[in-house]
Amino acid sequence: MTTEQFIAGKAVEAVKALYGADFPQEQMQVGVTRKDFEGDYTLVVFPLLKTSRQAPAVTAQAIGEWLTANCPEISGFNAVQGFLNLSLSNIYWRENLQEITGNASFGQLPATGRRVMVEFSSPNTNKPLHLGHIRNNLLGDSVSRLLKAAGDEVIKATLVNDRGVHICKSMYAWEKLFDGATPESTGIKGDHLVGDCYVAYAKLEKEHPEVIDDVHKMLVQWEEGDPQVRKLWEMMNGWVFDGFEQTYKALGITFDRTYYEHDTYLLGKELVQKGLDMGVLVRDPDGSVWCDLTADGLDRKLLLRSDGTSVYMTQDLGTAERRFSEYELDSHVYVVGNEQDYHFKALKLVLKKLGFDWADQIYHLSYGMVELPEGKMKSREGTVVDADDLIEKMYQEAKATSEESGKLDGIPEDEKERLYHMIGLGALKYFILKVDPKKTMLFDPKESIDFNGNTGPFIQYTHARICSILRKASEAGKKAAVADAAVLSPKEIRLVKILSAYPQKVADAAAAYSPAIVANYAYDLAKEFNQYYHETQILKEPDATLLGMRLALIDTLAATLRKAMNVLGIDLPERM
RNA sequence: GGUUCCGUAGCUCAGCUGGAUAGAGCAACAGCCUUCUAAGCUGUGGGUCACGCGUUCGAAUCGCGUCGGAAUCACCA
Repeated sequence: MTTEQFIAGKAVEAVKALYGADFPQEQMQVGVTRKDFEGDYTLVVFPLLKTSRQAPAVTAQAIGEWLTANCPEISGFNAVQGFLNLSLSNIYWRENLQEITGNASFGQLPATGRRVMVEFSSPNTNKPLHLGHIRNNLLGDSVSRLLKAAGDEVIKATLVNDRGVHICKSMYAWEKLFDGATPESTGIKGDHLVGDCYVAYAKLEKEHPEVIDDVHKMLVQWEEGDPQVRKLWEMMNGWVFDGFEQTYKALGITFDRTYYEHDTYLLGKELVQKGLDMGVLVRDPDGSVWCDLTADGLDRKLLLRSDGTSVYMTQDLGTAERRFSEYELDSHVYVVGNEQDYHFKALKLVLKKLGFDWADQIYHLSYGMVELPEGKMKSREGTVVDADDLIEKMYQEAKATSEESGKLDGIPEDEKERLYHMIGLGALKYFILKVDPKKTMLFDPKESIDFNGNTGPFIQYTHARICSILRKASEAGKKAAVADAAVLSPKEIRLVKILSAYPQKVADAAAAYSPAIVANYAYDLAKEFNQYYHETQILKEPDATLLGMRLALIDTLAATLRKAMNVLGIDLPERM
């Protein structure tokens, strides 16, 4: 139970006692008191006026008096117009801290029994990953972690688009122009080499538009299983997979299940037949099959081409059906850019028409594009921010900053390397994840990602600071413990207040599929600690009870920071 | 043109299930390192929450409209 709920419950009792009426607890408005006013939580009494039939100030005064008289946890109040500011007793906060400190699974919400598949990344195998993919990957990974923290069972899945005309283009260019070049022979990472082929093809096609016919021939040969074409396809896909694998590893991302489009692209045709039998789909005279969504405000949607081949939508229908039945999913989250909003709307509607009630359990986590100062990234204009380059740049930045500070002097080289990666990646991940997923965000390559202020390294640094104090305390034989006699300062109460809000933040973030809520929470917590740090000498405290309480407090703070940042997939160092 | 999303400080973003005087960071300026890590802390300046109307005791938040931006409406994926 959160403190807000606790107070709301007490307020219900107060209204009952004072006015003899049952006021629904859900409608009680309790919030954290603004910092210019005295108090911890504020009850807004305006909604109660119809019940009390008295002026706001009078009602607030009456409820405040009742609460302080009848609830030992509530130690004081002041009423400003319709706002009843309540102070909770020191004992309440101390007990709160004791509860959190002793609870290793704090922040892990109880199991919901829901099984959820989260599909993300889903790259094409004709070019290397770029910044847009990074946002997709980080969001998918983080939302998976978030849902787990909120009690769901999560299966992380990806669908690799490894077939189609795009990969044939790269294959064609490689055969014609690359003289047998391999990642080994050139030293170029596989996905980049294939990407180079794709670029070379684009140039070639511009000069000789007729080559597209050869590419289409290649695609047909692929579909027929031509051994030569298949061999080339497997080889080049292999290069790309190896390259992607490295990038995923550098990002710290894994999947529980990988689907390949060459396995799934034929799925869905039976469903279309079923739809025709049910009469919810129509076949045009030319043989193409459509679903009429005009009644739902969309258009007619193609499901089978006139030659009987399937389109993207067709296989999405098939894979969704297969996944829901295979894994007995309760829900399926697709992490896909908002440019496909229309597609997912249509997908859900078609599934619904086919009689699948679980269509309502599909959630399209529609995220905004990452834009550059000059607008969208365009591969043709060479403005694409390459994922590998960016990760490397962040690492270099972290290394330079660390070396300049000299704080890592004297620790082993491999440990330093580990920290540079941790910090560089932390900066990148936080930069992406702190923004509300659904919003378009901006990345300026000229200004490198900051390490100061509201950033990943700031939170990592705060954690390292706490660890440093705890190390020194441990060396001095000081023990962390919250004794019943411990009295908390106002700043410490603020920290406990923020700490205790963490489980609710996880719940809110999961409900909104927004890691940004957790990111901003972690920042608030870290910022609050830094202020506390500057005004309180923790280790110098002579009183053993106070010292023990403070050590327990900052230990819990560090643990909660780790939990919150773990949801974002960011590791926190013990020194930096 | 239809549909959807977005518009908050010079810049990047919080706040949006209606609550008090709209918050951070960056950038600028002024301070704080013989005291637990200065990747930090403190302070100053910076706002017509795009605009208008409406609902309400109360609107950045909800509704309608206008302006501006983006996406989408393929026998592409």
